[in-house]
Amino acid sequence: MQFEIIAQDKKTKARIFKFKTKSGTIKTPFFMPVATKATGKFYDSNDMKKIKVKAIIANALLLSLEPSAAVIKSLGGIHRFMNFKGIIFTDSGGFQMYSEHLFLGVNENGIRFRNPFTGQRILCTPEKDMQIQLDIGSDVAMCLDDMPLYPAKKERLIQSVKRTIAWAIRCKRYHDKHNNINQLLFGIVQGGTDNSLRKICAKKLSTLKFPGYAIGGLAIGEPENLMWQATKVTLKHIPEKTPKYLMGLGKPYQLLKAISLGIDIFDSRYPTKTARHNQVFTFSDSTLKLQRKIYKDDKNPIDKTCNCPVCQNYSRAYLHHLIKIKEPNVKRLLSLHNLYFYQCLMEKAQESIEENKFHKLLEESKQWN
RNA sequence: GCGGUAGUGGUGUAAUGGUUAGCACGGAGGCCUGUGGAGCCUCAGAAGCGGGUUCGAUUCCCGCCUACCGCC
Repeated sequence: MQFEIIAQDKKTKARIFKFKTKSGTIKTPFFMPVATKATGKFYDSNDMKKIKVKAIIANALLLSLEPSAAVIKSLGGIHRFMNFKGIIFTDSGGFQMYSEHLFLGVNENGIRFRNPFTGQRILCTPEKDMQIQLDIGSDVAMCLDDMPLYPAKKERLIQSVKRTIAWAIRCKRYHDKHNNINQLLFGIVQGGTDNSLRKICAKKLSTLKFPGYAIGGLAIGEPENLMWQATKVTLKHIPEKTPKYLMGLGKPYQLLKAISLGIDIFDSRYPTKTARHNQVFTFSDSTLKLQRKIYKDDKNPIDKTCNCPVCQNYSRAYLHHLIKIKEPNVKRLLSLHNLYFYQCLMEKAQESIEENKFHKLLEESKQWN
């Protein structure tokens, strides 16, 4: 069996999958740091090893622009290219409709982008996108989806769901035919915060029998209660015993809440983005903003319960100092700490599911908000 | 001692005889969600002291004080 549920929390829908890919097996729930262009921002594959990162997500569209899928393929695939031995997902490029810098337009054939390196216009079709992801050689590919901005009118949401379904069919057909590397393909459910559209999209994609499903188009500015509602509705209409990936989430307490609803996989730029703005997460003291004066002579590590390479070596005072002198390296250090925190958070989640105490962890996390 | 120049938030500065004296850094608080950033938002905080001119002075004038420069 490709994916096997090995533990199920009794009070919530939290569970643990054994998630098998061509690059190894990982236990859910897990969090993937974003490595869009085959690197972390301010940290590299070697750093990832030190902070327990077992899976990351890169971006097929952006890598196809620079250095190109052909180059990555000729160098032995993305794992060798960036020297990361864990599991690599590739995002399709649908989300780049959000990028005014790249996005030109969308129609039934695909999404039009401008290549910022050459100025050339390109059309990203479901078939091309699948071939890029196969060439890159990721472990899990994502379908090309049509993601509306928030807020979107109902007509736009309907159009997005129709296209996302049509493209998912095309992605699946192409991928089934050309996948000779044992890559997995996940479908992505759209529908904004509209319950009926979420339901339609989820049910239709379920008939395509993807090995896993993602929920897309959330955490993009909609009220949080609507986000949870859309998540629940979507989950209700996709097969329960498949891995679920909530794309883009999020904040620590949000991850746990999502797990309690039955989500297994996450990715987000949130921990690194906030790290670059000097905010760090802790289990012992809630979040800290290290640029604050109160840390000027604070001898403690960021989190005294943390075993990350940053907390093992540096005080808050030292990190505060690096921030004050605008030393770029501090962005790396804080990113490493926050990513380690997220990995620990997932470990805690797994342990508490195994011990049937997940609801307690979830309760605790409300204080972190 | 004489002459010159300058005194504006914590710091560096701007404009101005007439509502809330602008900006930057620093300070406090908030934001960041399938990565265009080292970003964005909000708030607090100032006219050296005394006198004069004026309806009204941070602005013009005088004295004092302080700082810097030059000269004996």
